[in-house]
Formats: sequence, structure tokens, C-alpha cells
Amino acid sequence: MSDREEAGGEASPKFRRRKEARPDELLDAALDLFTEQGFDRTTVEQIARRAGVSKGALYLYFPSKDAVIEALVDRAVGPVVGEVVIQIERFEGDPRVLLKRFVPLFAARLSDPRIVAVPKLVVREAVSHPRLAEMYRERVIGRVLPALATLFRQGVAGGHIRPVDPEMAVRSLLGPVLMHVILADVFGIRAEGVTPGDIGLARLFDTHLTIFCAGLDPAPVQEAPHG
Amino acid sequence: MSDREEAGGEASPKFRRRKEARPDELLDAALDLFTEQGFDRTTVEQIARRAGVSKGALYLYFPSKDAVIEALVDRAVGPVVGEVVIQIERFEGDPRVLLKRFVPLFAARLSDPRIVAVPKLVVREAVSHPRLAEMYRERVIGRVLPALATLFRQGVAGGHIRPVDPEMAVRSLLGPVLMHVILADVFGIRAEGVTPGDIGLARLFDTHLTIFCAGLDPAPVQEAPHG
DNA sequence: AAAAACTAACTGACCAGTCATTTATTTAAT
DNA sequence: ATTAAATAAATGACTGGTCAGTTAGTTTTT
Repeated sequence: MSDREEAGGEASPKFRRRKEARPDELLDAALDLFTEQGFDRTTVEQIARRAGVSKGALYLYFPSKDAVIEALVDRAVGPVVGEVVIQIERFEGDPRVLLKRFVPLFAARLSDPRIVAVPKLVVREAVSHPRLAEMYRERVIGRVLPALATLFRQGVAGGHIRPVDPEMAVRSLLGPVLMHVILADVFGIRAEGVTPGDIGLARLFDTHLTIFCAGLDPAPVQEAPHG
Repeated sequence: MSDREEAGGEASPKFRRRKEARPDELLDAALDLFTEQGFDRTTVEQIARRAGVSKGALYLYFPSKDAVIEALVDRAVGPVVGEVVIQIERFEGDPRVLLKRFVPLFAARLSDPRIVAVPKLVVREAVSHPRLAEMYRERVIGRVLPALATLFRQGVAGGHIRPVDPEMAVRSLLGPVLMHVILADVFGIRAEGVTPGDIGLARLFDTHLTIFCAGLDPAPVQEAPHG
């Protein structure tokens, strides 16, 4: 076992210099640990160890522990939006057509634990790290919500769907899905016969979209909505 | 002002013995602080000070800091359910009638910050305090979800609503509301012309229930739900 | 005077961030 | 090619501060 020196073989180096790869490795390790334990209960030493370096090394790449979680969210928040929003904005016609087109993309995104981990983290740590929530609001929520609201507004104007408050219709659409993602593992809500979150998500998508889309049908103009 | 000693007047006592009132005062203080700062960043000293006692006094009533948050959730989790679940379970007929009947009650509950603070806290701290999530699951979620699922199942069987997966329909119903409650202050999502969370909630209820209830209409049997 | 409620000072553990030192890699000279 | 100096990457021991929980002693009530 003692292949330290001599013994003819190579001396295995104690560490390697890999400046390029470190930051991402550290962020990956941090995301895992923050997800498992939360930010406050994760030590910088733990992050460094899981990334295979010492605590001191982490401080070569990040000025503070706070900077780590911010970089984490920053890294995750970029590639999410962009193209999608543009497609939503320039669409014309029945909003439900577009929704159904995007279902597979959404479902795939939401089934990847490393992707959903970030918004969950933001929700949990927002109180002590307002900048995280701000980033997410500016670069994700603040772009997707208005785009979808416009989509519905235009759908109402074109007579494709029943006249509804567009901003609230967006919440009606996204609420069940986001709720499921955030709460599923917190409360371990497993519907009957569901092993991983995946199948449950598919079932939810199916049922919810059925109800939601049917609910948007332009009313047959037969009775007032409430007594 | 210096009525400390002598001076003929009463010496104002440094503290009073009020064994009965202390626990609730401590829990109230703790809930405020946990909500503002999160569990980990709130010190026992802060809780005690806000309740008007010293740190040592807190330990006369609670064996640990963890015990405080558990007592907090325990206290809040009892009176929520009970009567409501029973009424849901014994209802027969169109589920939407019952839903509309309960809207004012729900809206009132969800508009009270001291009430919604607890589930929000549970969601945030569940990772480091699994027992909180367990309590909430057992005594609230695990009772309300099945009751509502049964309500929908029976509604389907009676032909009052379109045939949907009952468990998923429940998520479709509650998702937007819970999402709003949990995310509204995290991301400061303020729809146009909404000052406090109250008005936004009313608008959301209105729009969502319109869509949801219309979406449950027994289909006019004209086309298959998806291509 | 006795008991109960409460306080304030204390302790031991933990941890973010620093820094003097060690190890790996590159460059340049032989 | 081989080796030595220079530089860059990484280590790990250390520090200062914080905080949960304890306890000896004080104040209030009976």
C-alpha cells in the first residue's frame, strides 16, 4: 500500500493544478450540499472537500461563502430563458396550441433534479439572500410571466379563449406545476402508484392541461359565471 | 422618572413571574423572527429578548432551539383542519358547489400573515427539520388532499364533472393559490395595480376558479381531449 | 423562610476567512 | 535532455467572533 516514494513507481501527486475546472467543480459541490443541508448548515470546508480541494483553495476562486451561492444561481439562470420567451412573444393564435407544443420541453426541464434544485434553493434562501431572489425575478420570472400574460391577452382579444384576467391566468397555468416541483420532496406527497417524481409530473401535466384548456374555451354564452 | 428605590413609591420590579403566558409569548416572538430571518440566523437570545425575558428563561420552557420551532408548528397545525375535512368528506353532489362555498373561508385564512407564516416556514426549514414536514404532512396535507380527492372522485362517479384523475385535480385546484402564497413575497410578484397581497389573492381566486370550474364541466362529448 | 421564576455571566464547540508554507508546473539556462 | 529558478496553485493550521446551552446566584411570590 505504501507507494509513497521509492518503490520504483510514480509518486502520486498530492494535488493537481487545474485552474480552469475548479470554479465549476466547486459550484457543483456547493449545489449538492446546499440542496441536502441548506446554505447555513453547509460549511465552506465541506464544499471544498467534496470538490476535492482544501478550504483555502475555494477562496482563490470566490471571495466569500455568499459569493458561492450567488455564482451558483447566476450560472443556472442564464440559459433558461431567452429563446423560449421570444417564441412566446411572437406567437399569434390560440394560446393553447403553443402551450401544448411546449409541454415536452417543460416536462424535460422539470424532471432534471439539477435544474429544479436552483429555484428551490432560491425560494429557501431568499430571506437571507435577497439578491438571489432579485436575480431570479429579473432574469426568469420577470420575463416569462409577462410574455405568457401577453399571450393570453392576445388570445382573449382574438376570441380564441374566454375573457380572463391574463396575469392571473398565467398563475392558474403554472401554479400546480411549480407547486408540485417545490413541495413534492418536502412533503413526500406520492400519489398512488408513483415511484419517482417523473410519472407524477406527467400525470399532473395531463390532468391539469385538460382542465385548464377546457376551462379557457370561449363560453357557450349560456349562464353567468356565478350566482 | 427615577422611581427606582425609596421615593415613597413602588419599586418597579425587574421582571414578573408569569409561568402560564411565557410559552406562547416565546413562540410568537420566535415565529416573527424565523419569518424575518430564518431559523438558523435567529439566535435564542433574540427570541428571548423579543418575548421580554432572558435567554435562560427560554430554557425553562423549551429544552432546545429545535424544540421551539417544533412547538411552533405543533401549535399552529392543530386547529386548521378537523371540521373542514369532515364537511368535505360527507358532501355529495357537484364538487364545485362545495368549493365555492369554502372560498370566503380559505381567502380569509390565507390573508392572515400569521397563519400563512407557518407553512412557509415549514417549506423553508424542512430540509434541516424533517419532523416539521412530517407533522404538517400527517396532520394537514395528508388529511386535506385525500378528502378533496374523494370529493372529486365522487363528483366524477356522479357525472357532475368531467372524468379526471382525482388526485391530480386536487393539485390543479390548490396549486395556483399555494404558489401565490409562497412566492408572492419571495419574488415580490405584484400584478398591475395591486398594493397588498389581499387584492391579488381575490383576483387570483376569481380567475382561477372560473377557469377551473369551467374546465370540469362534463365534456359536451364532441372531440377527444388530445390528438 | 421556602419555593419558584428569572437573570447574567460563562463555556465549549464551531466556523468563515486569512496567511505562511508546501507542492506542482512552467520557463529558461546549461 | 537535464536541471535549476520562477511562478502559480493549493494546503492546513490559525484567529477572532458567534452562539447554543449551562449554572450559580438574584429577585419575586407564597
